[in-house]
Amino acid sequence: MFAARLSSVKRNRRPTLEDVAEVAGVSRALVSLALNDSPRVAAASKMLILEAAASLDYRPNLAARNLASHRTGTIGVMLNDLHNPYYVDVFDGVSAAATETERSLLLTTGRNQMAGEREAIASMLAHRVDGIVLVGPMIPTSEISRLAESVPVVLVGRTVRDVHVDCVANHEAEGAAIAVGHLVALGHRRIAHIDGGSGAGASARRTGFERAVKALGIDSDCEVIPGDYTEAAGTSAAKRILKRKIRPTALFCANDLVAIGSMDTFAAADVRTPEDISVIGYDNSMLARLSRISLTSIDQSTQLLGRVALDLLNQRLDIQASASADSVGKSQRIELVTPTLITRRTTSSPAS
Amino acid sequence: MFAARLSSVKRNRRPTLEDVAEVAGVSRALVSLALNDSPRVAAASKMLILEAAASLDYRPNLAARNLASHRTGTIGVMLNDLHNPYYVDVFDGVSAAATETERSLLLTTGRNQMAGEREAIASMLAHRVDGIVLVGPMIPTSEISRLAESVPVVLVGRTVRDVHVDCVANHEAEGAAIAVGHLVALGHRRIAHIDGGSGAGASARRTGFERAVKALGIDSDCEVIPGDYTEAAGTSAAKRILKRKIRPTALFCANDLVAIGSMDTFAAADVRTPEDISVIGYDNSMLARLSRISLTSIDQSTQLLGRVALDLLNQRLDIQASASADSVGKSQRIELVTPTLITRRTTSSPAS
DNA sequence: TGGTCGACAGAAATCGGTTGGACGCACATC
DNA sequence: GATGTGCGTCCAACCGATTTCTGTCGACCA
Repeated sequence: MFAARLSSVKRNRRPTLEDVAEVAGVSRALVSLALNDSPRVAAASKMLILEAAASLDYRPNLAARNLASHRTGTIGVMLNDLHNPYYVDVFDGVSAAATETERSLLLTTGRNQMAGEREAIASMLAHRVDGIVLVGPMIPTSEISRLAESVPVVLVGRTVRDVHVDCVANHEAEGAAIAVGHLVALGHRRIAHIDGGSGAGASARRTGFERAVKALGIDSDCEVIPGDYTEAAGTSAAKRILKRKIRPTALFCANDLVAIGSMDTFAAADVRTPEDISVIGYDNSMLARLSRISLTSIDQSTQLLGRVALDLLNQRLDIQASASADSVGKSQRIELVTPTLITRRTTSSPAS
Repeated sequence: MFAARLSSVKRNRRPTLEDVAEVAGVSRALVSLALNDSPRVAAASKMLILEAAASLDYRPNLAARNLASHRTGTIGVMLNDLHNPYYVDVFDGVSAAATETERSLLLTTGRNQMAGEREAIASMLAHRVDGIVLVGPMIPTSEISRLAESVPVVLVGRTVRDVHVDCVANHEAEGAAIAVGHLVALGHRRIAHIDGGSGAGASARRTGFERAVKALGIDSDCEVIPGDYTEAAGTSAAKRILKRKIRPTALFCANDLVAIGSMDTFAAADVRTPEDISVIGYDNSMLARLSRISLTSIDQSTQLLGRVALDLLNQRLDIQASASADSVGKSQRIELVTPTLITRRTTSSPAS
């Protein structure tokens, strides 16, 4: 329908607002208003303009738009490490929530290094993102606080005491309590925990374990074995256990990898799971789901973390948009998501 | 050192080029030249300007820069699926190569859906990336070709016949041949292949297998069992094998997950690996590396794929930058990376 | 002394949008 | 027929850079 005017537009260049305006026979301003569907544009003209835009295959130039409007409508997400399914799951949650609220995302990764995280953050700032979600960052608290001065920040998987930084994390202690509760319900009393060392959330899991067994009055039969988040840690902890005369009847491991390491070692010594020892992991990773492994595990409902994170950020942004700058003294929000138990084949009642 | 002039600059606003110029006492144009280190700026002034910029904590506004300079210096990378370690590894390679050549990256994901891929691509185009790397895209060839008309494109993990699209992929057929060679060297003759169905690269692996066994003259003893890239496919293929009177002595699986599924099924039937049947996987995923599994597998040197992809794209961009548009008739480049064998504990000589 | 060159100033155009306010017009009102 | 009232549209300034062009100033050379 625009054939006549279409041909007059230079064909080699990407079409601009100007071109759309020319084809539609209106002014540039009106096109802009129409595309951002402002109520001030007559329905007929809007239709006309949209058709013209479509016929040119017009795509707004983000750079120009951002420059003029002083906002980008995108929020930055920094993942600690793409290789860890946990972080990717968080991103899935953020991503789903972002599509629903029509925000676009800028994904970066720190490649599990502080230097990488700084780069990633700098890049997001250069892109002038409206807000930032940090998923499991390694950089020190002070840097996070400083960052929060220039842009709204939400933290996932870690908590920080700072009025300007909202946090979302798992209730690790609760997860540990659930694991212990499950084992006790099956009839176990002698339970060991293989610790996750300095891994994210590990200390909370340990103290959760300690508190839970104490509350149940079985703390004298229970113990914590040092370790970290690796398969090897599970192996060496299992070896220690095998040397004992009186062994625990159940094992709560800091994560799934540790659980697998320990089970391998037990199997090599003809100690069967769950007949001789029940094992429970943490994370409900894809490893736990493999039928060959079929590991009972604590699920963190990780995607939910991402959703909640984006919600918190959206709220901050809305507040910022309405009140100009006076209500900055808003209080911090910390959301703890409760994990759930996934029962599989590595836990059962102890042999009597 | 700029204290006097610093105070005169409004403090609430992000500093602009203008501010830097004022503080340094030079013109805006000179600041721009200095920051892009043009040779026409005297060393002394450049130093002065850089200090002024630093004292203001000045960061160039990317939107403005991109708008004015008509390039972004960033290339877009679309990963099919963040949950698949294979794609993430490719990204690591791209990322490493990008830091070396000082390009910045825009990472997007198709979330393993065609609609998601289209969105991701649209977003990259809106950001006006200089080039695009598609890692394992699902969208049809025709769309890729159309995309390549407006921006340089490199394809990873898939090949396409199009002069404007360079491709880099694994030499799947070669990988299959290596696997077969390994098994034959161990003394196997009756080898079965569990097919990967419509999975990426699966058909190339199958034909590679068929060609290899034919070349070795053992094709009459070998067979292809249908399947796909899942654990369940391994399970059902193994069940089929167990029903036979004469069983293969070795199994080459389309990927690691399939291999694990089959091994589980064999174990349940007291058929041991590798004593009764050797199993070899493909991908050398983290699963294969688990000590409990310790699966012999074909490694794709995935990071290398990413590096090569960025190299190819860089070359295209350089050509485009030098010759204006005349050498567009350039030929297509397809790079096939040869995989390697990782020997672990699931393969051995057949029982005599 | 005149000419050349390097380093920079300063002005202005440009990129492709957004946005506040001016403007024109139709209709209702007195 | 003059006046008021909205609605729809347009004009023009502006965002923060890049880039080009003319012009000035001093140093250096012959």
